[in-house]
Amino acid sequence: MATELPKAYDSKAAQEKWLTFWEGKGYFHSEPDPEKKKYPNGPYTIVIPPPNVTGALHMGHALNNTLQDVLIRWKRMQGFNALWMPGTDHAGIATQSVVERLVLAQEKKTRHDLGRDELVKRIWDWKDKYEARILGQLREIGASCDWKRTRFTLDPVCARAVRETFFRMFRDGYIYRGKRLVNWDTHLQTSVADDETYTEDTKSGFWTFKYPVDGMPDTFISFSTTRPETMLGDTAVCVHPTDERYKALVGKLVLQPHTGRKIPIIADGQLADPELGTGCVKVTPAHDPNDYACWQRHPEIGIINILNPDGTINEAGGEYKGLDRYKAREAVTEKMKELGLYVDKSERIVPMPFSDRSKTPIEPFLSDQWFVKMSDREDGKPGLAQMSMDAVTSGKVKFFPERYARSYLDWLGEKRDWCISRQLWWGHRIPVWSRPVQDQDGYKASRARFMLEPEIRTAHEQGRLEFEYQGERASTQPESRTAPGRATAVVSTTSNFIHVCIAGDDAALVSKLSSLGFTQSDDVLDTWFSSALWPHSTLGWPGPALPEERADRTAPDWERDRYYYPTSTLVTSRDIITLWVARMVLTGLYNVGDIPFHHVYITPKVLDGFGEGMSKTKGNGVDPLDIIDLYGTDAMRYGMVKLATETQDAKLPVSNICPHCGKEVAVKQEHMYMRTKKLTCPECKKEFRPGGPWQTDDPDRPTAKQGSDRFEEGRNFANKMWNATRFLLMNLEGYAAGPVNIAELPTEDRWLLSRLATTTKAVTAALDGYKFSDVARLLYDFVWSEFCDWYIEMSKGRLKDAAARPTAQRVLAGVLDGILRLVHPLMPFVSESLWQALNETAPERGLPSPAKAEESAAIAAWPSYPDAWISADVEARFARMQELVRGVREIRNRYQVDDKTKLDVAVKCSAAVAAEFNALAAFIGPLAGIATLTAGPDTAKPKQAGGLVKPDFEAYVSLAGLIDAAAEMKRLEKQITDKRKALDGTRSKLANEKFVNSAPAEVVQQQRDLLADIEKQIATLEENLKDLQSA
RNA sequence: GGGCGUUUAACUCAGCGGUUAGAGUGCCUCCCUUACAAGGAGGAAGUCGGGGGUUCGAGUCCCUCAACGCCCACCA
Repeated sequence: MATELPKAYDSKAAQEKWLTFWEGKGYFHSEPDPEKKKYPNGPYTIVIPPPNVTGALHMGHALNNTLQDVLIRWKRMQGFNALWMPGTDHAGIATQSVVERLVLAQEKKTRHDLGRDELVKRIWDWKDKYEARILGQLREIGASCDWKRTRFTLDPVCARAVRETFFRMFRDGYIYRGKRLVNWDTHLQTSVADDETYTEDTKSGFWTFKYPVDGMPDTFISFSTTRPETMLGDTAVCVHPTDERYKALVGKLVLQPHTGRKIPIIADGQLADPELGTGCVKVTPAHDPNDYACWQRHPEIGIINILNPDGTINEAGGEYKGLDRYKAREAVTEKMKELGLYVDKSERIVPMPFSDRSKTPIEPFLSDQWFVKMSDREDGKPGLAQMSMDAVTSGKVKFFPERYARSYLDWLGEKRDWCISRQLWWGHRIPVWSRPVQDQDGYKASRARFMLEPEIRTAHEQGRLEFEYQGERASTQPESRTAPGRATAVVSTTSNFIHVCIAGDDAALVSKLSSLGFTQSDDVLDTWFSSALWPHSTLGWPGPALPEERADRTAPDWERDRYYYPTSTLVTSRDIITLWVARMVLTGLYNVGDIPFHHVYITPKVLDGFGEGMSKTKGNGVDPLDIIDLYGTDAMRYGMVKLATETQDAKLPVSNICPHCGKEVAVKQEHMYMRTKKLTCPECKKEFRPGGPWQTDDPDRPTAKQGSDRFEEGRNFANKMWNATRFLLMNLEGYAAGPVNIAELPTEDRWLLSRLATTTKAVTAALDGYKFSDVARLLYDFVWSEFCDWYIEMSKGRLKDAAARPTAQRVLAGVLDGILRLVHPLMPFVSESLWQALNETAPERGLPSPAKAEESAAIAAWPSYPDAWISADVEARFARMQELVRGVREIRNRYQVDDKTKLDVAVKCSAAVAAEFNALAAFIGPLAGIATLTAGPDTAKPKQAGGLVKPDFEAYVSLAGLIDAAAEMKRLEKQITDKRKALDGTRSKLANEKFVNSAPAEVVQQQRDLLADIEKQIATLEENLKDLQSA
């Protein structure tokens, strides 16, 4: 006799047990198999979107990684060589600022106090801790990653790929030095990222001035500004092209009085708004993002930087040089007053950007940065952006859902150059060494001298070293196109450099460069530069394996691991389609010459219960580990799969589980957003802190876990399968594996197998189309409604019948076997538990012929059943039987009948049931289990069992008084009215010639059948009503 | 400002041109029946956001209005 399972599924016990088991067996490790010896289907590869090492897993990760695991487990079962590459991302800004904040809070030190090396060391410590935590959490959700291949975007393998890519792009002229407006913190003298700034509404002056038009005495053009000092850097004034007031002035020059420069009046529809202010704006490209963009459209106007890094005016400001920008503001305004060019001043509230860290106002500041050129090439061939677009428009890379291809194409279509340098310390340092051009005769002489160095020349000849000089190499920089004559000088303190890039790590070359006065850039690369390489860098590109790779890892080796490239599917969220997906395609095509993945599946977004996105700053996150703890990992995964629908983002309302008494306390919106730090349980009146992503514990009160009933379905489903298996194991005594002949099976078996085959097909198709929610629904319906509610119930009688028992056992075991396979990708723990239990008692099972089951569900073959099993006829007949049984049950329930005679009367009075009953009378016989289905609560008592199967219709009418005749008549009348409505609708449809002519034949036939059906139903209802009335 | 999406039962969501619109949860009634009370059986509950249109036929397609959400740009 089989070991008996406990009564309920214990998710916690299963989780650790099977994780250890799977890992011990090495199921998740993949080795290339180019000869297709072991895996004729070839590889199926997913690279994980590497989570940041900044913190813990959140609900988005849970969703994203569950779906990846579903795919990878499914493909593994389908016989693909499945590889899921795990890893983490160093996430430059995010990680550095987290650690900086920590250091500041704990030691009151800034990064400058620590110094670069020390700060970087602290961040590595942080990374080691949080990487371990995140990977541990991933493992806990059941992620079947090939952990031996775990990578980090800063590890040597990835660093090598970064260096190689940078070098190649530099060599090929795709990487260039250019200028960009950054958020400048004049206090800390550093640039800050957009998300390290905040805007505050600030009271500010709003001045209006006028410039005299050159050559037209008494003609002025007036404009308004909140920053008068930037007039020193004006290079144009701008009006709207359709503005009649200024049309005649466009193309004329005006005098910039402080500097004496003459600047043009230009027309630009994007910058000037004729409705606003005077309709005319001053243009200061170096100190305003909009003006900067305008300059890019009109490069001939020139660009002038007037600020020093400390916020004082530089030499471009002439007599104002050295003044603080706010002092300069007053002085500049004063001068305009003196000249009679001041019009007026008002007060205005303007949003002003501030630096998070110094709390001082941000200055847009022109600085030198490195860029990747995205535009088309001068030789007419597609550039990087175009190549990446072509990969999608040609269909080589497909998006699911399709509409997201549009975001991708729109964004790449702008072909905006990619700024890849960041003024940070945490990241891949830019592999460029620079030195100012020292010689009077400029770059050419400088280069000639440089090339006289033997090491340098040799390295260059061998293609290990490349250098560039501003302006000589191909550049899209507008300044190189500045129109002669008109031009204001380009003022930059850093223009005249020789920049040298070397391939790979070459200590000798570096030291040579150093001796020649070259220093390496302080900047690091944009995080996305290294994550862009993720699909090929993690596979060891450009190869071969690095010697320093630890022995206990599988050292990635491009020669060998190229096998996995292109990867199969990328699963990610829509907000990084541009930042990440587009750039992976780009670098994949550029480095490898092939797309990085065939499919991109974009996941829905998990919203809070109030429809807003979850974020750390809002404090409305939900911890997946809370969910796992309360409902189990299988339930969490099922819930995630269920909400992964095609179009919808999903709201996830949560409640706080009181840590004292377990009462569920509803969450109000204000409880999130970190406003409410304390709640009182309405049940036990004790205090607790609401759940959420709190950084630390509150010593005074425990933190609630967050629950959500959206996970109950999955938990209950796991338990249902657990108990179905438990039932089977209790009834397997005498089980003998053997083939079944479908043609000889009773109706319910044929129905079940038809449903199993249909479901299997549908599930496989849904997975193929990334319709995850459908997968969950199909399985739930089949397992719960069809297998448990109907088939198992009907099998109970047969299991007691010695003749029918062996077949029933085989079908039960065979179908359960299929169910466990189908469910495994979604709910690996419960399915593995049951698989193992079943293996003990029925190791040989399967339909139509048994075979020895695999040792683990994780490597069991994905099922597929013959189409011939699918029988519309059997399914239709069974469906009518179900209707009948439901009808009987309804009567039984409605009248609470436990007496056969009374019940039979009630049945007669329920028209639908009576009609079905007659129609099915001939069919009921062979359904061995029907008695169980229609019996009441006391089935166990033999005298009642089966009492309803063959009703004696003649006896009813006279007994009608036993039921509530008035209520029943009312009900019947309502039913008749409803049916007549339906009848009218159908009739008018069929009377309509256009319908009959233009609708598909089967639809018309459907309507005819329906009409006949309704007519019959009405007739029966009316007859019953009459019977009832006369009784 | 541009783009995308959503609006169907009390809640969370399916349904995307053709029977009398579904599920889970919640609610009501009955039942601790030897797989499962994390369960079984049944029931009540919806003018499918408003308004137009296309069609023989519209939650389903088109237009429009409204509300909500997301992404991007921007706020002299």
